[in-house]
Amino acid sequence: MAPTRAGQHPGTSDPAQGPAPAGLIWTRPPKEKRERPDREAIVAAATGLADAHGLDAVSIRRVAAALQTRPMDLYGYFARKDELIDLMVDEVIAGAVLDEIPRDWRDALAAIARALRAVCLAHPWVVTAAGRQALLGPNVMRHAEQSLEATAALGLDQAKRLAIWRAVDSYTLGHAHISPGRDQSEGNTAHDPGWRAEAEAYLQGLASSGNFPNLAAVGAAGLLHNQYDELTFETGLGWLLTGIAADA
Amino acid sequence: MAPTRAGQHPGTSDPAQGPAPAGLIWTRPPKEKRERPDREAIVAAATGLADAHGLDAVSIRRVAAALQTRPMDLYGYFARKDELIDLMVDEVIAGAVLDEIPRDWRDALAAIARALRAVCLAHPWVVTAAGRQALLGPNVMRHAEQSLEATAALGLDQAKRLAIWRAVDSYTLGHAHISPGRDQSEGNTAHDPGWRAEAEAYLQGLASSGNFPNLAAVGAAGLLHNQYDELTFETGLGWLLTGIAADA
DNA sequence: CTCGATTTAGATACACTGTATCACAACTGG
DNA sequence: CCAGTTGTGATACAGTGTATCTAAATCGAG
Repeated sequence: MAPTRAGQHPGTSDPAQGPAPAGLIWTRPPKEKRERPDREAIVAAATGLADAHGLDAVSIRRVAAALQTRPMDLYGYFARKDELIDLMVDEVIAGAVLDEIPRDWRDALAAIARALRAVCLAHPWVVTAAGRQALLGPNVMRHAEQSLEATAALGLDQAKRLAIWRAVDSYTLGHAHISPGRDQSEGNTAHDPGWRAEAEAYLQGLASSGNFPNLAAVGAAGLLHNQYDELTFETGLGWLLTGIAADA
Repeated sequence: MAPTRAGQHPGTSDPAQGPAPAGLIWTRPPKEKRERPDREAIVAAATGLADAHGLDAVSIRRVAAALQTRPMDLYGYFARKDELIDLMVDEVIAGAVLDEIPRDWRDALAAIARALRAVCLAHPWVVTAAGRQALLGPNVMRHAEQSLEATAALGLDQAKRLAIWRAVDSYTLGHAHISPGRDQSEGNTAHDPGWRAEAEAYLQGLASSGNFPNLAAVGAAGLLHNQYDELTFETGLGWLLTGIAADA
C-alpha cells in the first residue's frame, strides 16, 4: 500500500532463519503492518459469521481469518470463546432496546417482546447462545431495565414485576427457540426439500395410525411450517398479557 | 464442533447415496440383528453422559468407550450424531407424557407443562437440544397430542388449539432455557463462587451507576439466583392460562 | 551506553472432535 | 471354484479451543 520504506525489517542480521519468507526482499511487500483488530471488529466479524453460517461456524480460526489476523491474537480481547459469544449476544441485544417505552404497560411489554423477537429472527443463534450462561452484558441489562420499567407505574411488588419480566422473556425466547426451521444455517436439514417430504410422509404415517387423532386433524403442514409463527406468537403474547392484566 | 464446511465448494459435499441409510431415524427399524450394544443402550449411555457432564460431553468416542465398543460401531444405529441426540431427546421426553390427562383443560395444560418442566430440570440439555431441529420423535408427538387433547372439549378451531400448545411449550421451555445456572455441568461458571462474587460486584456497580433504577431495586441476588424459579414459573404459567381462559 | 530481567509477539503443539475412507475378512450367488 | 457383495476394524483427515514454547522487543538499573 505505502511506498517501499526498506528501513526496518526485523532481525535479518541473523543468518539461516528457518521459515524465512520466499523471494527477494525487493519483491516482497513491506509487510504492511497489519494492525490488530479491536474488540468491535472481532465481534462484528464473528456475528457476521454466525448470521451467515450458524453459531457453529464461529471458530477462533475463522474469525481470525476473516480479520486477517492470527487466532491467538483474538485472545487479547477475551479469555475464552464463551466470552466472545457473550460479547456477540450483548451486541445484538442492543437492537432490542427501545428508544422510548410506551406509556401503557401493556403496549410497553408488547413492544419490548416484539423487539426481542425481531432480534431473534434476524440472528437466530442468539436464542441458542442465550441458554449457555447467565447474560449480564450492559445491553442485556438495559433490556431488563426496560422490562421492569414498563410495570413501574402499576404499584406491584418487586417479585411480581420480576416474574412479569421473566414470563415475557421466557415466552418470547422460547417461541423462537422451538420454532421449526428457525436456524437458517446451511447445516440445518429443515430446508432440504427431500427431508421435508420424508418428514411429511412420516407424520402422515403417524396420523393414519389412529393414535394421534388431534395431530391428524392439524395436519403435517401445521407442524413443519413456520409460516404461522408470527400469528401464534402474537396470539400467545396477547394471552400472557391478558393474564397479567387480570392479576395486576 | 460440527465440521460444517462453510463457503467452500458446495457441490462436492453431497451426501453419499450408497451407505447412507434412507429415511428418517424414526422410520428405520432398530436393526436388532446386532446384539452388542443396542440402540437403547447407546441412547442410555449418551443420556447418562449428558446428564452428568453436559451435552458437550457427549462425543461418539466417549459413548463408545462407555459401552466398551469402538466409535464407528455406533454409526450402525444412526447416520449422524444429531440423530443420536434426536433419539436422546425423544427418550427423555417420554417422561413428560402423562398417564392420564386431567379432565379440566386448565389442569391438563398445567400438568403437561409441569411434567415437561420436570424433564427439563432433570435433563437440562434437552432444552438446548430442542432448539437444534424440529422434534418429530414418537414421544414428542405423544406430548403434542396430549397438549392438543387437553383443549379438545372446548370447541375451539384448530389454529387456536395449535397456538395454545405452542404457547405453553414456548413458555415452559423458554423459562427453563433462560434460567440462570440451569446447566449444572461442571463447565458452567455460574456455580463457581468466585464468579458469583464477581458477578454480584459487577451488578452492584451497574446498580450504583444510577442508570438502572429498577434493576437496583430488585438487587443482584434476584438476577443471579434461581431459587425463585419455581415460583416465577408457576406465576407465569398461571397468567398464560388465565389469558387463554379469557379468550376461549 | 550496556546488560540482565521482563514483557510481548508468533508459532507450534496437544488433546480432542465427527466421520469418510480404506484394507481386508466373510459370506453369497452363479 | 470364483466374482461380487457386504460387513468389520482401523486409520486418516480436516477441523476445534487453547496451553505452551521460542524468540524478539522493551525496559530498568548500574
